[in-house]
Amino acid sequence: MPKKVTAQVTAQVTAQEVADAAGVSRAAVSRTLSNSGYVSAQARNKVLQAASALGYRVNHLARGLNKLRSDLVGLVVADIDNPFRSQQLKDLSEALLENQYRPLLIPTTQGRDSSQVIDMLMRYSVSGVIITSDTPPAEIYRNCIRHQVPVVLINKADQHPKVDRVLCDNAKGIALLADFFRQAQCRQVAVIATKEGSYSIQCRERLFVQQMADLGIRTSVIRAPKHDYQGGAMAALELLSMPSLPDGAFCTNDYLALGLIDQLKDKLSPSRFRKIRITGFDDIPQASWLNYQLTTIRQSTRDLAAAAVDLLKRRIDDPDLEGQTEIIDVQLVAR
Amino acid sequence: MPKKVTAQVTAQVTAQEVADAAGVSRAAVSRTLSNSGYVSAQARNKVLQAASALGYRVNHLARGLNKLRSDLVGLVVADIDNPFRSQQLKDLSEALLENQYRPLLIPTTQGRDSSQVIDMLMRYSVSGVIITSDTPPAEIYRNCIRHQVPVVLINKADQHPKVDRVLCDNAKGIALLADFFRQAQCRQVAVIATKEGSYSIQCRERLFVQQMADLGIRTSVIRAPKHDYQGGAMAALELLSMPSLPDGAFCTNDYLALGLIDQLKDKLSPSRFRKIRITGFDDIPQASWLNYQLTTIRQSTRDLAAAAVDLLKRRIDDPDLEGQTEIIDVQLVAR
DNA sequence: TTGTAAGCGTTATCAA
DNA sequence: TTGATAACGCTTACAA
Repeated sequence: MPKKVTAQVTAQVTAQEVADAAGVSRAAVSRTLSNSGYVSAQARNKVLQAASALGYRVNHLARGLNKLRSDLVGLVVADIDNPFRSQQLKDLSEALLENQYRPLLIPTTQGRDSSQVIDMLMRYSVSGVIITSDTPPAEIYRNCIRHQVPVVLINKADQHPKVDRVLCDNAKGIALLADFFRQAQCRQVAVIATKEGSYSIQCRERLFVQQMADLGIRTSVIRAPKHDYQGGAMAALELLSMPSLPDGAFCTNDYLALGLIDQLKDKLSPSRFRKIRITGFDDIPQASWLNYQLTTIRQSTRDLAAAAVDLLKRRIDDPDLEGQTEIIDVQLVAR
Repeated sequence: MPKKVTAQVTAQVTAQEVADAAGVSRAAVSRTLSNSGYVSAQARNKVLQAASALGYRVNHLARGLNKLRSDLVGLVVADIDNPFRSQQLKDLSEALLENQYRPLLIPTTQGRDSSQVIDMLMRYSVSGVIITSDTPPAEIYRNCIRHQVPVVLINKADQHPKVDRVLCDNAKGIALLADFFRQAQCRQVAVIATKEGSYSIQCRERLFVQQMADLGIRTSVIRAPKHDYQGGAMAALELLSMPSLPDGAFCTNDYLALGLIDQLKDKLSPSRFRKIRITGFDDIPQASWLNYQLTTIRQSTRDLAAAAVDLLKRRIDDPDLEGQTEIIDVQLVAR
């Protein structure tokens, strides 16, 4: 009599116990709870009832082991503290949860060896990976692909036939900003970029300089050491030392703009400060703060997250899909 | 001939393959790689060599299934976008990684049913849970304890004989601030708290009011609708409508202070603004920005994270430990 | 439509 | 010190 009602110490309810309670086989329980295969309505009901009565929860470790794929999704993120990134992280993790995936958070720093990251991902048989990290993620996604793990890149230049990408519409955003500077009748606009820019930063700098040239507006590029508040503040000092003060400043992201604004306000009289039109990109929460009132380009991190998870899901269902690129719409927020 | 060298499709290397290559049993491989049980130096070396040659990685799903405990740790966080929280999240996830745990990120919102959270945690046999969420986490941690899952609470009031807590030293911080206002010879200090405060907010409000009373300084409490920038801005309006303008304002956290400052600067002349001493609590990055230069109390999120993970580790090793409370030191940052 | 049984990759037990 | 072997809890052919 192979009746094995091992009363677990951990009070962990197993599919077998549910099966026993419902008077069906363990297989029927599995079929019911994973919505696969044939189950009669009657059996189904009995299972569902027994399951909820016993407080049964599918063990995802076991399921993952069996299917060779867990529903964990690696979330490779750098610079978590950075207003734009933390927004993104929030929306991404929520989008994953809504789609029955679970975010396995992997913070990366410049220093950390990327092979460790790959290791972690593989050890958990993640069913996908979303990368927003700035560090060249090539090594990471190549390895993922070797292991048949779907990858989605967010705001990255890298192209690969088997990875999907989500990009915000930098071209449209820059066009809107260029038009803004044109309407404001600016003559000379400083472009605040960074020494080692991320894809977005570089792309925006290039597009902007080009468009301004088309409009016959002069630009001069200032490269801050880092793309954050301090970087913006330092760029401001450089801007102030220019032979003639520009009447416009385009910061390749909002974070830079905040530092720039504060530094300029600190060093210039209110009237001279007001003569400089400043814009950013991203529309982080701070851009709307009273002290900044920054004109910028909004890219919805929610849409971004939704698109990323959607692409991931599609590729999980069909791993042989061609790599797609989804462009997220942007709007001008004039303040 | 039970030779089973199933060349995996996914190129997933198994312990069996390593064992075969090393000419030992699967058990020996396991013992070597988990540092448990007896293995001769010779066998050990052969295993290690074969493992690295084949690129073997322990399957943590299988390990977790077997041990009834994964090395995943639930990170229950609310309000990810919020400068202080995202710092905390960053440091926590890094601390977990350093200790060979993996953060399973679980964002919570006021609305979300906490039973879903518990579900997720249980389904993955997490070996612990760290909660920083503001929503009353009682239901979550009670369930965790029922399932023998160690819990660490960060900056939460809740007491329970089996959960550990990490708290920042609010009492010391408030004492430092009280002294600051005394030295500045303030007569009337506004206290900016919130309607439904988190533990920290409430605790700070109470302590501060009490200490100021001891020093004979008048206080009046203003409750903002939310503890964020907007909340601070709204509190400022209320402050401005007071019969006599206070000469000090203590914000129960920095985030509120930023909104307060901006709103006051906007509505008051520079000279009148300067007459009000403003302080915050937490020392978020923005506190040091040029526009704010906020005097505040620094609590190190790194220390906090380190303490939390340490407590967790200890309790995982010995689940029957009494609940401990670790207090994190704070300093005054005068700006 | 159902149940049996064979894995999934580990670790733990126990006899050798 | 070693190596079978039995779990861990689930999914899924396959047979009934």
